[in-house]
Amino acid sequence: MRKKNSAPTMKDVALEAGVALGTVSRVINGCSVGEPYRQKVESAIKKLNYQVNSYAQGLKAERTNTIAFLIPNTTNPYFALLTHYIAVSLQRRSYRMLLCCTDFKRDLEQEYVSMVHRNQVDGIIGLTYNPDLVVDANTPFVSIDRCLGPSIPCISSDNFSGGQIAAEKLYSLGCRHLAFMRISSSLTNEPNKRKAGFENGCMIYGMTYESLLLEDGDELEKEIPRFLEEHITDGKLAFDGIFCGTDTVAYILLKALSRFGLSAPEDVQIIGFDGIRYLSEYDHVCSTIVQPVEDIAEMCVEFILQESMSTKPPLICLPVHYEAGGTTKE
Amino acid sequence: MRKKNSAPTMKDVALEAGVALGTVSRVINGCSVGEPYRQKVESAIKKLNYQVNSYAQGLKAERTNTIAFLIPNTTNPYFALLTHYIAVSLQRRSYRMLLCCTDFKRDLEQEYVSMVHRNQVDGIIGLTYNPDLVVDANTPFVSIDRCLGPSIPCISSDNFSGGQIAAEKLYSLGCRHLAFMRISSSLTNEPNKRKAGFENGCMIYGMTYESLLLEDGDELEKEIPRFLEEHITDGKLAFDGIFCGTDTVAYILLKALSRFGLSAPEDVQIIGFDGIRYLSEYDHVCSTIVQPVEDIAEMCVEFILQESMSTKPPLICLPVHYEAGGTTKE
DNA sequence: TTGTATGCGTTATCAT
DNA sequence: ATGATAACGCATACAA
Repeated sequence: MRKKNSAPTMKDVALEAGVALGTVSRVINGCSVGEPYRQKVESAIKKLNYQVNSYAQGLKAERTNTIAFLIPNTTNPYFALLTHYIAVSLQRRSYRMLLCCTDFKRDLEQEYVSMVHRNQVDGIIGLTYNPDLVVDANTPFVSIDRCLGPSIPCISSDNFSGGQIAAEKLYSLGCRHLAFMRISSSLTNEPNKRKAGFENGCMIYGMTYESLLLEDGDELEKEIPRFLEEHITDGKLAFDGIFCGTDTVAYILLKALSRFGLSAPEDVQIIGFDGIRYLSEYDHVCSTIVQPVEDIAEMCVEFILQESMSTKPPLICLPVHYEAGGTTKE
Repeated sequence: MRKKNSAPTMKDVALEAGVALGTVSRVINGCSVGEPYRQKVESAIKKLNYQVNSYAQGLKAERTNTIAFLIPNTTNPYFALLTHYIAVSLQRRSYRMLLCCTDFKRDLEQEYVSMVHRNQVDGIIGLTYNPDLVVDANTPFVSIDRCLGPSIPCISSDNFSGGQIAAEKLYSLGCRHLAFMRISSSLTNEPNKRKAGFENGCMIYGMTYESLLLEDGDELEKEIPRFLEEHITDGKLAFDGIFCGTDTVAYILLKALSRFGLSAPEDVQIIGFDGIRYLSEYDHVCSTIVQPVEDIAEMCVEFILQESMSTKPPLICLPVHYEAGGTTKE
């Protein structure tokens, strides 16, 4: 008589089928087994509704088929998108995803990194903000948007090019004096290169620009209107094109503009960054530099599942592209 | 990219500390141990950087401290919000969350349900769409927004009240002839009650209304403008208030209205449902019936972690409230 | 090919 | 209080 609550084990199946334990194991793992045995085992499995216990399995195999994903939250649209594609990418390979929301907390980020040593996950994909994050050299870790060290691959968009493309595009659309606004991270991460790329583009085309650099804690809803006010003379903006560090900044900017009776692309052309959508594929926030989120996700998963990577590339930049979204004069 | 040299075990610690295996286990689990022993063990743990192997632990304990969360995707803002709060809620209790994106696929939903039998998770919280989903009676399962059976708790907002409140509110704001639009699910789920509540509210106040009931696959971006066109005479809408089944529908509606040169709340007042925000706490999509997402998440987690399931309430409706968001004349 | 026995890292139950 | 040892469920090397 089996214990009441616990699920049937291989032993139970073996007993039921009248075969040895090893035979059951072989059937489960698809090894060659005599046909009459196989049938007996399979019917016993069905009868008992047997399922392998992945903990016993993991104990032997030292692998969990689970990857931890570290992300501040899932409410930010870009993070949500990233989470989605990474989840899908892992699923396609029959891997599970442990979602770890860090809420930008440094200690939480660090704590999750140690999970891998507790054999709870096979590896970690992380978009982290802890500047002092310590990742052991033999901890399988793939970083998004931030370089953590030579032994840790970092996957990112080609942010520099993105910024430059934005400047070029605005120029080709007739803009001559621009503005740039973003939330600057004190951290040195890849997205910060958007600014450099933009500046480079402006330089090439001989354009000048105003900058609004916001801090992490600043309220965009207040700072952006203030900035606009400073640059409005007789109801007219001092610049004819704006590059926003992210689409969310562009979104807030658009709302702020409407309160001044201004709108894009009529009064000013706007290009954002990220390529997020609100609801459907067609629901653009603004004209924007689209990050290849799906490719980024795929690349992260590829690398984290790579068993032996003799040469780990430190930084991979994936190509971005411009996409019109109603805030430019196309 | 897997670990090469396997992690130290309790055995290694015992050897290093010169004590027995059981003693190490007792130190780890906080049982009473003689002080000199404890110190020897603790320094050995530190020296070897020992971490318990949760798989061996899980093998004995038959629990994983992990809950699976089934959700179609994380890109829909409401799903993203739900995911976020459930993740936080589980984290607070030191539980891990396995994120399972089902993409509305019935077989995927069903497959994940069996995970619990493979001892891979302790329980499941699911927002599912498979009408034939089979959930074993002794599978710890908490459903969101859809009743699956008497033994499975369903957590939801009070959707009926929400619909009624919307009608009442529009009436008190001066509306007399309304419209209702939603994506109707063929499934019988809780959100469908929003319509019944709305109708009830209209009846009480003697209001008439037009309905736009969309199918799952319909493109809102086309159907909504068509509906508006049918009800516009000389640039004026046939109704003065609209209740949308979700905020996302309201969002698309707002965009469609602007293309007709109409806007809310001037030309028509709009109330949505969900209470999603775009970026910050202040960034409303529309006036709306706010779902208590945080409470829903908390309640789900409470129930799934409830060991003794003697009293399982079949359906719990949590109170919603109205919140102005710029598309009503407050 | 099939059966048997051992070990994975922990916890729990024994003696000591 | 501490040490030895037997499970837990599975995979596998080895014996038959």
